[in-house]
Amino acid sequence: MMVSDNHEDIVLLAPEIPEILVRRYKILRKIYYSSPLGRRSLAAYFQVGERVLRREIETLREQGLISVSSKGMFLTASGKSLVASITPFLKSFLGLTVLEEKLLKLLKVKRVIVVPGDLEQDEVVLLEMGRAAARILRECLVPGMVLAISGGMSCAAVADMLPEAGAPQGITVVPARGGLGEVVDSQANTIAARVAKKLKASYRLLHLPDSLSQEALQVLLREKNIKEILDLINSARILVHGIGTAEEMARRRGVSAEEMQRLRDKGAVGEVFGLFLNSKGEIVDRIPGLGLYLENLSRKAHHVIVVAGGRQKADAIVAVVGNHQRDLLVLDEGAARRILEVLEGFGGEGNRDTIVSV
Amino acid sequence: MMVSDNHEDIVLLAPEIPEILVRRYKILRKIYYSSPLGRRSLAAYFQVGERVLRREIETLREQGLISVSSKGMFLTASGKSLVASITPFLKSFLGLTVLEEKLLKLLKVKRVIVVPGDLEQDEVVLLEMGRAAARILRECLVPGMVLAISGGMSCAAVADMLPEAGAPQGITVVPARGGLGEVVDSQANTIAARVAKKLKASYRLLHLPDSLSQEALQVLLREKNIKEILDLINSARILVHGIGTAEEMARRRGVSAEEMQRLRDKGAVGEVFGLFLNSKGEIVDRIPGLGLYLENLSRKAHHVIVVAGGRQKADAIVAVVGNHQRDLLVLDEGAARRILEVLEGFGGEGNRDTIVSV
DNA sequence: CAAAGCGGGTCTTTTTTTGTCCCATTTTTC
DNA sequence: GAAAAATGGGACAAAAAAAGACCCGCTTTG
Repeated sequence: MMVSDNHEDIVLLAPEIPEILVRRYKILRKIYYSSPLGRRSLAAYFQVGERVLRREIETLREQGLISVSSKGMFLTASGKSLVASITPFLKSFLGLTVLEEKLLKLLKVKRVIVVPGDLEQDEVVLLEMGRAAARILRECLVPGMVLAISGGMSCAAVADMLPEAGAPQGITVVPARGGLGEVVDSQANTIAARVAKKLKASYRLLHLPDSLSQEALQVLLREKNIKEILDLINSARILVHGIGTAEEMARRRGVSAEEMQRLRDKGAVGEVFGLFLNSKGEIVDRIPGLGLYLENLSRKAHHVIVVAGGRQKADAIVAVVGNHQRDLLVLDEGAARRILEVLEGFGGEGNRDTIVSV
Repeated sequence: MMVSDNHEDIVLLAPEIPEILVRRYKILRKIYYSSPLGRRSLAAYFQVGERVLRREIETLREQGLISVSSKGMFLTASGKSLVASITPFLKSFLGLTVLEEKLLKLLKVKRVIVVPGDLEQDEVVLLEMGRAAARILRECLVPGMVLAISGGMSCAAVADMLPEAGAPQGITVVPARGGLGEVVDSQANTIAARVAKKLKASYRLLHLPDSLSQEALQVLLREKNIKEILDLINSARILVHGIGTAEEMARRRGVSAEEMQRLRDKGAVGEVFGLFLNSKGEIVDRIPGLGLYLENLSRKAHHVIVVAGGRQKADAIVAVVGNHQRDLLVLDEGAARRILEVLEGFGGEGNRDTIVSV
């Protein structure tokens, strides 16, 4: 830690600078993803007064970073290029780069990317994470491979942000698991199809009714079509998946209160494509259904891209990932900082005031 | 110019940052050189209201950079280390590093150092320049060499800031010229003696009465003592000198109005150890006296360290230095920026508003 | 064509900043 | 050792900046 870092000096001399930079960066980023966007909408989004946001807008416009029209606000060319070029700097300035390195060592994974901001407070962070994950995904693609992707908002964002540029030939995209009852936009099937379209790849889907009995599943397994697609799923070389917390599952899908309590009793803290894990990463329960088997993941998968954000997900993330050299993590700042707290033993919620978060 | 520079992005996103940093840096630097220093004295120094300075002081104290006692304010250890470590960053941030490179090429000298700030507005800049020059001087020292140094405030600052640490053996310090009537602290003789003391070197002085006639000088030249020291001066391997403007000469020494007019008519813009130069660097007049001959400077001197600051000196500096690979320049930001304006043809005073100067 | 959303203007209120003192104390100076 | 000067800190009113809360005319959108 003898590396002399200018950033610390600057913050020491002018502690208000991180706040200023982060505030304006957030605004630019939001406009970037949501333009055209009005002044009032933006103020409501960040939950600040209309007038205070207006002042920021004025300076940003004076700097030529945004343009305003009757439709709303846009980023100028200069604004777009600034957002792009200042992001790596901000990451370093806010200590996210060292955070990435720490998590890399602590979790023993292949790669960690931390996106500035907290998903829980700023929704566009989801898109940023999706973009980052999409970039990594592209790097991992090899002709002829099978790519499995799970459901959830995070993976939907990956699909959204994936550019339509050309990709290696002969790729097949499949859902990691047959239909888990979600809204259609974040169902694994929908996402797999969208990803396939972006990559100009083929895809196979696995549509299943929700909440099937074990018997029904056994019957379905004997169907040739289903057997085929299941084999395909289990031969995936890349898996992209999000992470659910137990609470989230209960809320989003129709898990009853009693079932929820049973899960908690078993120690379930996180969920990945239908499997509930306890804090040690052991499977304690599963949603009935068909899809990826964990054993095959270990044997076949070369890359597992995990996308998750929000402070609340920290425990689940720790439970799910780690100790796998195949894992690539895309986190947001909120989750990443919280993970570090957890792993370093600071279980509490404190010590957050000194950190200026995006 | 395709080098992506974070600094420009930061300034684009938050144009108030340079002001903040520079303001606080100036305060810390002044306290560093003048502590203990009271709140009112400091406010008077920077010509700002007592209350506005107080607010800066409060934040600096909250940051643990300064401590206040009944004697006045001091830098804490943290404050001192900050000033030291943030200076190179600030130079880069304010564009002084690229300024140095530009001047290096334009003036074709060996080295250029630009110190943040303007001597005309902030006197401690003189000390900073002195320190920078002193550091360079130490690098140039070789055992047994003769070091000549001129008079003036700048060279006095060099002597002040020279650390007393050990130096090569057998060095002899001499004044570049025999007594030009100045206050004793900035006379070449005094400075030479002080430098010698700091370097633990020997020294020879050349005390002469002011305003001698040519005849008297000729007589003195035949004196063995004087001849000896003159030979010593003209064998100097290093010369440290400041630069005077014509106006300054007139003010500081007793040059009459008519004489001043005559100098101006001859095109004199700068003065170095008694020689008046026009804008082309040609000698147009000289103050009667004994000392260094310019021819010997070209033949013998390996290093000529020129120390000058303040926007007003720009023209004089351009006239005096340049095209000598032996020259090492120590400037302040005010002079340096002005020199660039002059050399690039922007003769006017404009375009200063966008630049935040220390 | 109407409703919603947009930027921009403008008013008052609130907060922050600044100017201007005074005071008790310490430090310096003579 | 006394007087003078300088120190930090407190206090308060004035000024300025920021923020809140509107309205208005316009464009866009459904």
